[in-house]
Amino acid sequence: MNNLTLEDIARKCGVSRSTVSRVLNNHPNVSEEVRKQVQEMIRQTGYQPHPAARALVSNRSWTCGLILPRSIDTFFTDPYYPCLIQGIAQACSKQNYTFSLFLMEDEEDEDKMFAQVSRRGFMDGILFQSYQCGDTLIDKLVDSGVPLVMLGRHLQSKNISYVDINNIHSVEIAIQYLLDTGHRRIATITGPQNTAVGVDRKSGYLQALMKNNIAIDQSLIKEGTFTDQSGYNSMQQLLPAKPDAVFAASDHMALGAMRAIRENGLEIPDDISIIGFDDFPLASPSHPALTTIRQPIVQFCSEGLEMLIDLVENGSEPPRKVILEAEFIIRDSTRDRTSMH
Amino acid sequence: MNNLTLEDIARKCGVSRSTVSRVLNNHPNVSEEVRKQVQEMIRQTGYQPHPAARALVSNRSWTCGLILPRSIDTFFTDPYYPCLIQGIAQACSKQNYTFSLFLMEDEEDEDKMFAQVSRRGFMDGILFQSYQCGDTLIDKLVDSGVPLVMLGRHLQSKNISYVDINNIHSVEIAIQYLLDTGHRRIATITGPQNTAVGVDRKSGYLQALMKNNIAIDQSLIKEGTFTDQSGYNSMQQLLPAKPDAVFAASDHMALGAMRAIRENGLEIPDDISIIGFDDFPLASPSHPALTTIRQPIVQFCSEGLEMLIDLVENGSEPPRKVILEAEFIIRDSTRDRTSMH
DNA sequence: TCCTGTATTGGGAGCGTTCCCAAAACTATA
DNA sequence: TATAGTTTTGGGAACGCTCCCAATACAGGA
Repeated sequence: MNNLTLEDIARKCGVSRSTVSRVLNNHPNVSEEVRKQVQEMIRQTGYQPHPAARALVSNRSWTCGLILPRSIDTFFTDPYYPCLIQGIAQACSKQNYTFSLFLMEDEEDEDKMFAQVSRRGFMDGILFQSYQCGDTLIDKLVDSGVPLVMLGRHLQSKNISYVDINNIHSVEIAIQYLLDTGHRRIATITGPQNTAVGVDRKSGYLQALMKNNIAIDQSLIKEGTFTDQSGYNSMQQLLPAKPDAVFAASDHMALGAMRAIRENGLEIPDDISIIGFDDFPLASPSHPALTTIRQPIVQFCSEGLEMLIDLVENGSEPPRKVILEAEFIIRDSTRDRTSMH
Repeated sequence: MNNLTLEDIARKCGVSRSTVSRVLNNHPNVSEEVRKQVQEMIRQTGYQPHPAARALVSNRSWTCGLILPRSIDTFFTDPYYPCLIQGIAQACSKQNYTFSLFLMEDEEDEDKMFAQVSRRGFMDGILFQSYQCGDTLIDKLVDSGVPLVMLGRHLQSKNISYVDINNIHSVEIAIQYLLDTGHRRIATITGPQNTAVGVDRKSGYLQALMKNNIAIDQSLIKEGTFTDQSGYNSMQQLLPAKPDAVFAASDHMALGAMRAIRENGLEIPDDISIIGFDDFPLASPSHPALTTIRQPIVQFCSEGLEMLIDLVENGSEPPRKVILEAEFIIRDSTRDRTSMH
């Protein structure tokens, strides 16, 4: 194990502790010659500064926490959480941050987690997945003054910094594409309406139809829970309304819907076009390959972490907001109906 | 933010720093009266000791790392990794440990990760998911002296402490069940043969057949990659050999196999019985509900962490080993063929 | 009452850094 | 060559804890 200290390196180089510290932290006012020599010694010995000592004096831990709700039923089956976790892990690695993960079971856990997470000098900041419950935890975290970034906007405006995808606009583009390619009875399977993504993606659907002066037909709208099974169930309910296209608010629900469509003897995209949302690994290998809206998840995560670091270094006021654009990807589950009569 | 120190609490109680520290760490030799008073003050003020200061002096961080390979294609679609992550998170929370996650892209990342992870006083210990690559990292970690526990045995014996599932034995039980219920042409879709789980689950299959003096038919054995798609492909190759039962080394592959069976116009379990392995959330809601072997994942994770803490506190010699039993769960994808003629 | 032993308490030192200020070394100018 | 200014360097103090040892309080026995 590496037991060297700053002082050891200093002694080996015949300089003082302070000089080595300056080299380590890229401070100016070190002669080029000494800097080179110290760097070489650090390289040779594999010296690494002691993180706790650093954290103690600088009040920064170079660690960030990600809090996720664990109880929701999509945690294990939807690739969203693994993708998010990977994205944050990757961003942390790039920024030389340590990534600590907190999974929250239910509201009872909140107190315990709050105590852990708000401990001074423990976490530099917290990334928080926006979701319906856990609001009391959010309020307590805000009060405690820990830098906090929401991944996805919060349903109620909370004056908290956040990163989000431009859900409304990207869905509008997708729906407009369906309209332009001759679809007239466009259905949607929405996400839960107590989540911001659920609400926003539905808004995009509604706004696109309204802009084109198409009456909203409630029998073409069903609410799902982002699971495959809810996509399947919702689609079963939508089929009697004879849609010629379906926009599902997640790929997972789209896959479930495709199952329902096929089981009813209909063809995709010949009878019904289908569009998903996410473009996570399961979208492209499906049959037919799913037309979908790609979440820029890697960028989303790295923007989130960068925002958090900004808050840590420059204070939380005023709250920052970043909205990322999503990319519409046309594959084989949609079909241009204008060319056939 | 909580800015109290030990000394503040001491002053408020009219005692010394040392006494408060003793109360905090449950040391004896504090009078009951003083202990009560200090505990009450700690409760009232919500004081939390500074983790970095603690770590600096005690050389323990109460943080453990989990290293997972990120490149494998099952990371996002198979519930195994989310389940493992949740299990470790839960175990850490129970032990008041902080859980840091490291996802390793490829062998290039190893150096960087090694530097991070082996830093003295940073991680108390490391949990490592056993897998084919990354061996140089394992060797370096062992050399560095960081307490290390493998989740699942390593293919080569490495003299490292580990927790594992009794894969061989539990598969034997499942295959014996198939034999006892009148199946004669039992096929298997194995996991990759460069992983210990892949090898062990295949061994269980082979041993069960040999104990019953049934000749091994290579046309009934296909190697998969634990993905749904590989289960589907392997099943397509197995069908010409006319199996009356299939054991898939993961639920995910079992689901893919079921798809292939149905697409070929066969019924489950009437034509072919199928058994999976894992019993993660996707097994029970499948149609028909999947007969499978349940991994005790929660226990697996908590045993792993407890072993790690044991290593931290009592040294790594001799290496510890714990083997957990898995539970065979009979649902509707298997059928007793002895009652029909 | 005094002495000895044990239970409790207090304070110093130290963990390995960073930050600050003063000292030293060097440079340029008069 | 002396002086002022700048660059470079060194060492003290502090961060908030734990550990150790010495000091104090309180017993009980002679």
